[in-house]
Amino acid sequence: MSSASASEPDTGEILPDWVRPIVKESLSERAYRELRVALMRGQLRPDTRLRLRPMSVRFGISATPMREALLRLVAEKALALDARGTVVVPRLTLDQLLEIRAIRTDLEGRAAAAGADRRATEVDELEAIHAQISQCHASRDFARAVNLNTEFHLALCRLGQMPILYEIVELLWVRCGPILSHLYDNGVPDWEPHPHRRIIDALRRGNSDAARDAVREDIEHGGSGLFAHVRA
Amino acid sequence: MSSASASEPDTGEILPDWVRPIVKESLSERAYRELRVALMRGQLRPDTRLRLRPMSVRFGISATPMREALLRLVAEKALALDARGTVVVPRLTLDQLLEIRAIRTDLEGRAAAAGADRRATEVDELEAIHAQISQCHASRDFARAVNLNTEFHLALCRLGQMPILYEIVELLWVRCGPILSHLYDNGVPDWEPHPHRRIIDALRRGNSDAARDAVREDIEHGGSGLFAHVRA
DNA sequence: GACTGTAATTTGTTATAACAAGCATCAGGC
DNA sequence: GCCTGATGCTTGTTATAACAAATTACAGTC
Repeated sequence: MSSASASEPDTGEILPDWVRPIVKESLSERAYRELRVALMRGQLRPDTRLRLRPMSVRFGISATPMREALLRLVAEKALALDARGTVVVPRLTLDQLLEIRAIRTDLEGRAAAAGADRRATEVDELEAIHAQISQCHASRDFARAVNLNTEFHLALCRLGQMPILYEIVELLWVRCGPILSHLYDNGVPDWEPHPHRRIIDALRRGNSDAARDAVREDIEHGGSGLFAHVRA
Repeated sequence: MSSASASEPDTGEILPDWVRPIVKESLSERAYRELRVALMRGQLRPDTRLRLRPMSVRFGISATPMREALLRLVAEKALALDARGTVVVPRLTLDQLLEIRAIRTDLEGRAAAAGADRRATEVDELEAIHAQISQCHASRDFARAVNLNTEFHLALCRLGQMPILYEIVELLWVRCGPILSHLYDNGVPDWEPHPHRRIIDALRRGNSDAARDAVREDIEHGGSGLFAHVRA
């Protein structure tokens, strides 16, 4: 047909850059993605129930793709099912929060170590994010600081060039999303130097062990404000 | 009502053991579970396409729950979607296999360390599994040895009492399922003592560092037979 | 024979309806 | 007042059909 086929077209001619595969995003995909960022941004409170039909009218789609989007997030443990089968925003338990921190220590630590021999320009992105975080702390804009902190850790993980690890860590952050807004409830710990800085410096020196240790310290000593919002 | 309610019934009477919550397993859940164990047991070869309607007739259910089961496994990355949107058994790349091993080193290592102060009876289960593995090696029953090896590692992870970590590790094993049957293609490495034994001994001594190291060695030096069946 | 255009089949996607189970509301009786 | 029972509504689950896109099969043409 006239449309560009994926497998080698007729001519050996090189295609212009603007010829790229059409991305067809299904309705369920769109709902899924929207809900996911809402979760990560802390816009859905724990114990909120996401009933199927009300949700589908809110998204302007039918029940089938809506159910698909919700169940996908349930499969990722970003959402949960209550006894009735209704989708609900889960409330982390203390044990779960501690476990997530332990796993993050291992995985983010490994990603940082793996990213220690990266080009300087890639570390610049981290530097820029941390600069914005400091700025937010100064101006007391904690809501934005929370999201930037998340972005810092995820960008750090991307540096490790380990897609599977990244995906796991991202899921852990999504699971913490609903309580992340309380990250700085206990105030901002005024450690000197900030662990983020120690991470960045270690990366620039190419010292993978130091990077791993700095990540561990950042995870272990931060986030104390979250403990007030977990169960048991 | 007449049915046993979950929250404390009228009387303070202790309920007999045989009174247990009714488990209503949906059709999609059943299909999901069946496909999952088939995957973990290596009964689905990479690149196999699982088309929606043929699958649903094979399971004797309609398209909706079938699609739900398939997409749930896709969400867990145990299955994948090709360009057309057809569900397909993924073929691991070399990078993915290496990454999975690295992640398993961290997580299974942590689980082993956390399980080092467990009751002796729980370690006995590991001992029993490993005994069966040795037996299978002796009798050249490699197909069973593969499944037992998987069970050994998962049982070890359960010892750590970290549900989130366990679930992540289990997913990694499911992803390797389709090529796991080739675990011993290069023969059984006749190391002495077997890393499993070192793991068990370390657990019995309550030495978490030794347990972690033994796990690392088991993961790093085992599974060389898999590399022949990954891409790139 | 190789290529091309068309028809038929199969594919994933979405909407809709039927179903059963659960919950809430409210009237009625003690 | 409090409990009981019925009714109606809302919930998740499943089946089915309509749709569009893509692939396949096949015949016609050069």
